[in-house]
Amino acid sequence: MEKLEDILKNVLKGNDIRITRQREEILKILYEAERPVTAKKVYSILRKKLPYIRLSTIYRNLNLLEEKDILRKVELNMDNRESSFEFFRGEHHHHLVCISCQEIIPLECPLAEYEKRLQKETNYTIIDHKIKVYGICPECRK
Amino acid sequence: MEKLEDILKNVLKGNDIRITRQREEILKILYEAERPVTAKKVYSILRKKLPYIRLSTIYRNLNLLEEKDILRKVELNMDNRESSFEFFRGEHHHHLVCISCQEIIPLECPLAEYEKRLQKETNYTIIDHKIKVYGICPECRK
DNA sequence: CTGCCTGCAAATAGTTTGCAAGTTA
DNA sequence: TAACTTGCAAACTATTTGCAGGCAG
Repeated sequence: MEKLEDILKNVLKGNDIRITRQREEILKILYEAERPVTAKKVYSILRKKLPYIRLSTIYRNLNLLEEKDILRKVELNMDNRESSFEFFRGEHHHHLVCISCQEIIPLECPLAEYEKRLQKETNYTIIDHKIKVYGICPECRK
Repeated sequence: MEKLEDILKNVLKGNDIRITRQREEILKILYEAERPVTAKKVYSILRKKLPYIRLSTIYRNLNLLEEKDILRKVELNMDNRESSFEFFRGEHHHHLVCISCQEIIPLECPLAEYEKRLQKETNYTIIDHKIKVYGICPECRK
């Protein structure tokens, strides 16, 4: 019956990352969101608790956590300016994004077989792929 | 037996776009590339012919041509900062990018069926999707 | 107490915008 | 000649970086 705070502390410790208040809070926001979140969004949430925090701190930590494979970076906007980050729970997946309200639905990957075929056909060593699907959610369609 | 210049002029006229030297040259570069090209790349090529051209002119025209569905905008870098544009020849397709030399191979879309299924499962109205596959080309693997 | 981390300010990269002068139809 | 386009400079947005003081281990 561990507290979330302790679980996340252990995630940090287990990756040789020093524990700071900022890191704990950033990671917690990502963990609880269960969806990709932008740096700016993290900033706006966190500023209420830690008024002196800066965007640079957010970015430094999001990048650090991504390097350690604790987070994944994804680009979801149609006009790819802003990145989002999501807590990485170990499974390769993709996203369906509502272009009206930005709601995000995770999708299982439909390309496992395709990748193998592609590797044969092109003779490339396939490393990774990304899929983004855009649509309008039932709520916004009304 | 039409000249390329005339073909491209007609593309512009047909879309109610005024013909300027800059537009003709930009479109020609995109047409002849047969692969996505960045604004910066267009700029560096075109500066040799039109030394006074500015990046802003390139961007304005790439965006205009995209709005008219003459070009498609795609984001191919793993770290999505820079956009590329490609001449749109009418077929929906995707890209396999070599993460070492940036060579690009167009891919047929493998998701036609999947999209329909997804629409039923999620009740979203599916609008579009993007796939990028990353790999290492045979040449770079050596 | 040593090195990593943060706040802060400034830089960077890609892209966009306002404006006056030049060009197209 | 009216409307649109361009060169030019400056602005803008997301993100990164250098530095000095502060905090974690």
